[in-house]
Amino acid sequence: MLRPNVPPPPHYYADNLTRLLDTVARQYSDILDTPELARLEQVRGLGVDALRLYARLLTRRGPLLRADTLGYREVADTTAALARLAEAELINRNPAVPGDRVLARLTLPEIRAAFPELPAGCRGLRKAALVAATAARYPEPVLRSRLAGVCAWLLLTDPDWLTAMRILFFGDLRQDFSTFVLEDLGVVRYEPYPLDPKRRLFANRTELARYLELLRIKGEVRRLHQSWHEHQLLSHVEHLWHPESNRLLERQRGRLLNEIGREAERHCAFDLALTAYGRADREPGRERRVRILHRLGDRDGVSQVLKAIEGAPHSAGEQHFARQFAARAGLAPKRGQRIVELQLRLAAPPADLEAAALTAWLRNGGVGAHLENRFPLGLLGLAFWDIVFMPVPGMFTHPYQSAPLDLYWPDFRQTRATAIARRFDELRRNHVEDALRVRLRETYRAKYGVSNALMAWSKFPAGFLEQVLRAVPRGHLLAMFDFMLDDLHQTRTGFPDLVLCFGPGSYRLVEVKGPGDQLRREQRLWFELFARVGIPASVLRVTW
DNA sequence: TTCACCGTAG
DNA sequence: TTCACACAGTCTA
DNA sequence: GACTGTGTGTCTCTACGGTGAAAG
Ligand SMILES: [Mn+2]
Ligand SMILES: [Mn+2]
Repeated sequence: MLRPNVPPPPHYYADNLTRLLDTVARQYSDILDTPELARLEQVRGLGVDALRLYARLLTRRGPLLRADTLGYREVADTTAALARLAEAELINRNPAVPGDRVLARLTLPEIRAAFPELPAGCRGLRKAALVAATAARYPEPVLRSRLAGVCAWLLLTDPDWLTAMRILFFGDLRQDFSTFVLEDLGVVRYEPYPLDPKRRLFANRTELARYLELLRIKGEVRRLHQSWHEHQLLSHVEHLWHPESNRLLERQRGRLLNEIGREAERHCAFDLALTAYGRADREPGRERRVRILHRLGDRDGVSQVLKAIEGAPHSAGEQHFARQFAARAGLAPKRGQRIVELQLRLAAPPADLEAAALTAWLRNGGVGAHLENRFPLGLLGLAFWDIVFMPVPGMFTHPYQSAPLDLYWPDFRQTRATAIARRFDELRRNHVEDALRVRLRETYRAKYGVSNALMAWSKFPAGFLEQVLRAVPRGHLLAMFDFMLDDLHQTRTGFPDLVLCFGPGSYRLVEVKGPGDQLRREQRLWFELFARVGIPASVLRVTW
């Protein structure tokens, strides 16, 4: 077991690296290309010291590193280890890196010492400006030799290789080696679900290559946010033209197209925006198309897209939009039901609006919390814990997931339809004791602290759960669960700010609004559910 | 001199 | 780096 | 009143030391 600030076993980080690479090799060796396999072999062939050092380097910010920051106790001979890594071409010493990037890694005193001839005018400059000025003033060879004089430098070669390994192991780039450490520390605990190594994220090289390609395009698009180049974005759209059969890829593709569409819209490149949104089979593509077409005065286009939405809405939100847009443009300017607002007047402008509203409301007793979506999501997570983690083929690909891959996919419920229906039956049962309360309490106790995308443990103390179980009727909770499971992507947003519990059967949900804040669409959808089911909920308008 | 922020470790 | 939310500014009915 | 663009908090945790940029 690992402890914070206590040195781990000498081979600890090396073992983590080996474990990740071995897993990837075992599962995916048939779809790795020759250079990837070669590098895998290079790493495996390293000696103890070099492997330990390399494992450390891969946890660093990189790819450019100062060689005078490599004092690791578990590496006996750092110089020799570096030589070995260079021999294996895993690092590059004296790399040809643009002078300013290297310069930026020096401290201000180091820059002044290495470039004493800099005019006094450079004295008060901010670091970024000083780096730029220095890089501009000296020719590249001079820069390089002086920088080499400060300390030795090294460059991790082929960072894309590690990217590929991480994607194959974790499925995305959100997690890295620190995942292992946090688990070994006990900071994060993961649900022990079964894994099937035959179920893979990528079936063949083409899919993996395509994922890496999408990642590259995403980087390019991000870069293009700085400066507007319509033809380059159009070229990216053309490379995203066709739907992907792999759902991971298809989601990425849709997101990218919507991002490009939004960027084009910002620059009033409406043709490009319409094209990008049009290729994205994903919200909010069609809504954006309607708004743009409306702005361009294309009534036929508008009604065509609206009809498509009505025919097969991606979500309740999209449907809501289509109805409302059609109504507003047409003859019946039917207003959405008005929601009555309560008023609260504060003596002074509050630092934390929701907190101020909470204390004001609880002045006469009761308990409450500012949880927003974490409230219904957390309860849902407790009630359906085992179903969320049930071994649906392909939805768990490594031991460090806090949810199945498809948690927010539209067919999450359908995939688990039988289990979910059975769970609802069970939770409604009331023979001996209230089944819902028993399950929530028991799951909370048994799973406390285990990582679950639906449950924010730190914001959800046990005492609060008890208050909730006393105050909120079972039918209300079940109605919310049912509502959410139909579309977790949509319903993970818009839940009211506050939950207030007053006593047995008595509670209220409150959305706090400052002076110039209106209910958003997702919030309206929740309030519509509350009205249908009879859940006590209010909008509280706060002024001061 | 103080303080916020970043990179790193575990 | 993602995501949901609030806020401020603009345009329209 | 609706819509858009932008800022903010939080982010899987916590602690620490160095650094840079502001205040004094
Ligand atoms: Mn809120
Ligand atoms: Mn609010």
